[in-house]
Amino acid sequence: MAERNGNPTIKDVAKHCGVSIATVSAVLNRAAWVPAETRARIQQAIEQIGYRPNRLARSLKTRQSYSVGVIVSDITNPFFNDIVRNLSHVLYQHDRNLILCDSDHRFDLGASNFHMLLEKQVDAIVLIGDSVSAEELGAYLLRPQPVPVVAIERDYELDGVNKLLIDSERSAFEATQHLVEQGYDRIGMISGPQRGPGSGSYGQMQFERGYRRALEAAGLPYQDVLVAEGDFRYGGGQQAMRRLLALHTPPQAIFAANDMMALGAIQVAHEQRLHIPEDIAVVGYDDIPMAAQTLPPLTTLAVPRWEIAEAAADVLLAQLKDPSTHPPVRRMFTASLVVRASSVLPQAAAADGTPA
Amino acid sequence: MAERNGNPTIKDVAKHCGVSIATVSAVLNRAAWVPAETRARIQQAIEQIGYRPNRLARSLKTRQSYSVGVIVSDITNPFFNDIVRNLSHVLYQHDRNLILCDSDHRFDLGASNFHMLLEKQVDAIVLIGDSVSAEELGAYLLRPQPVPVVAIERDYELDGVNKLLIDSERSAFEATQHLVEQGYDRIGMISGPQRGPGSGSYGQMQFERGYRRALEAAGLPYQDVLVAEGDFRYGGGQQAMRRLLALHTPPQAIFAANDMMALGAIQVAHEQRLHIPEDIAVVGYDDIPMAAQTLPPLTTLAVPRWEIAEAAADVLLAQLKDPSTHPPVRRMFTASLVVRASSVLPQAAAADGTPA
DNA sequence: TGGATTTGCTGAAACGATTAAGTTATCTTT
DNA sequence: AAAGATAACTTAATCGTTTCAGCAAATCCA
Repeated sequence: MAERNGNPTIKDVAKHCGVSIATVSAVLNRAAWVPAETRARIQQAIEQIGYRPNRLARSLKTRQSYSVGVIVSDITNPFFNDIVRNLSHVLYQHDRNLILCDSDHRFDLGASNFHMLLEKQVDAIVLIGDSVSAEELGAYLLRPQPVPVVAIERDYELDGVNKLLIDSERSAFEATQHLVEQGYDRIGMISGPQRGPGSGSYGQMQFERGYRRALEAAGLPYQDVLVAEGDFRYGGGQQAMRRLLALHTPPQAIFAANDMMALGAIQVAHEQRLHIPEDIAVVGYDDIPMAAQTLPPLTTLAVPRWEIAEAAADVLLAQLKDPSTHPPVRRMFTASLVVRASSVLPQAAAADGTPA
Repeated sequence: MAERNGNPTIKDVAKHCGVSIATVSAVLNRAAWVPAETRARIQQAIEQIGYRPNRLARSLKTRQSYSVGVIVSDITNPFFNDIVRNLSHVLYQHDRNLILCDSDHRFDLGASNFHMLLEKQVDAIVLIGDSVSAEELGAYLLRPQPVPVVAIERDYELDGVNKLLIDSERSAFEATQHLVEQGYDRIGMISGPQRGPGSGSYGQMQFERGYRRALEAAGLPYQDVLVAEGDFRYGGGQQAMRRLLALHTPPQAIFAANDMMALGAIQVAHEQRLHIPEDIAVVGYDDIPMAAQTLPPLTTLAVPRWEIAEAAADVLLAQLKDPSTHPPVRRMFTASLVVRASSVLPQAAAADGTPA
């Protein structure tokens, strides 16, 4: 009666109801022609037998795997794993799964993952961070019918790939401008890594450009020594801060390229008995949950992560449905400044806070 | 000549070489009987056409999908995403992929993901944290031939599921004992959530048990008021710490159930002008990267995350190969105490540090 | 009443691989 | 030289679905 070996199949259901497998399939796919009575009978048999369709077989036939490949250069990065999380939720709502690969910042691994995903017939690919080299991706896109690809936080110079970027230049500009407005005129920056893993990620040069532009706009000089290289981690932020504070005339304000480094910088400031923001102001970037609760609370830029994940899913699904009418997009998202105590002098805050 | 529609298939390769698809398949699967000359000819055709096998089709036939389903209650949790990362690397080494679902602490989502994964014919399932209810999992395991399941950080009372646990009782015992040895006798604890999401995760009761046992062993009384409930986040640690410090006679030392809360607690201590560890000592749990670099560096317990991920993969692969000879395991991992400055009084450290 | 249409269903060919069971041609062995 | 073994393939079934073309019976229309 039942299956001899593995799970029950559509055949078992069909036999059990005395219909053909085509009819069962019609019920599964909600074909209109099946009368309610038959439909109910088959549904019941499905329940009873505990039948679940084999999606592999379905995918083979329909040429849609209903899974999306995701390659992320480091899932441990809070920004990236939040994106992955959001992405997984959005995709879930569209009955799709996410096959996750962590490329560990290595292009060889990334390339290998990329092809593995294609062999698994993913419907689309999402690249987060610096996971796949431009050459590899470029070569793939030359193929007759590549799957939709969206890159997050990486500005490939390739047509045919969707890019979702955060306007880091603008972010850096706003952060710096905010510090200028607060009256600081010696403003330093803790950047991300300038070369090696992570440096290919979109933000780096943009950050510096925005920072420079804001200084220029304020008539302040750009000074090389005020830019210290970090590694996006807490420890890197500390080291960079130590270098900056050791300068002959250290900066009075710091813009860090992410919150983790900003927190490291704050810790070093505390260590050296400096008060924030009186002695030195700090602005971060990311708005991680901790940022609101540190001492002092951290001024930072909030990135619209949910929107980015949603946009990624939207673009992919649209292109899957009809590639011809949905050309690749390049969308820029803007982070919004969240002003907290780490960059606003108490008296200034009071002056701003009370209506004139 | 080439494909008319999608990707080239094994048929295209066969036609191109004037052999049957069986021969091409034999080359792909490294069958011994194919002579070197033929093999080379076919390999070359594969290169030239750019053929890549369709793993979906392969899986359908071989009944091995070469993917492992992972459901995690919150990928944003640093402990969990590190496990996922490690798992993805171990699986990669065995030519397997990871289909990731984030259940967002919701059992309904978890259940839905669970079945979706099964329909996708995953070879095995990894459950991380509190992602799938015991009922759901139990019901599945009654089926004729369930896939191997390993649960990380969740002690299901079910045979047939592999459990990888961290000996939280022992960890809490060691942490508390360590504080006792440092001379503190009023030791408080910041626990995880006692009910609701997260409370089903293995550690909770165990933590308290270990804490209690260590107090007993030292002849110290257990006091309800010294245990404050947190939520595993920085902010929760701060709140718990504020409650503890507001006590009539506050604790002199704190064990927090994770590092994030410990850092929150430290911040509150600083805010109240308390010195660590002179006024109050703090021990965390997790050994996140930041812990080594905070002010002061945080004493904590390091969890063998890589080992756990490796064990998960090992168990799964072994059971896939031969289920009969590999009964479900329940393995306990132990965290190791990493002593840093947040719990050791300077003079004590000096006394310990200099040889007698 | 008789042809056209609709309703409800079935048969069989895909999808792209693997694989057991055949089929030659060539090489040993006696 | 006949029988058997081996090497180098091919044929065709199969995995579990979807889907299209077909088909009988019922219903409709004039």
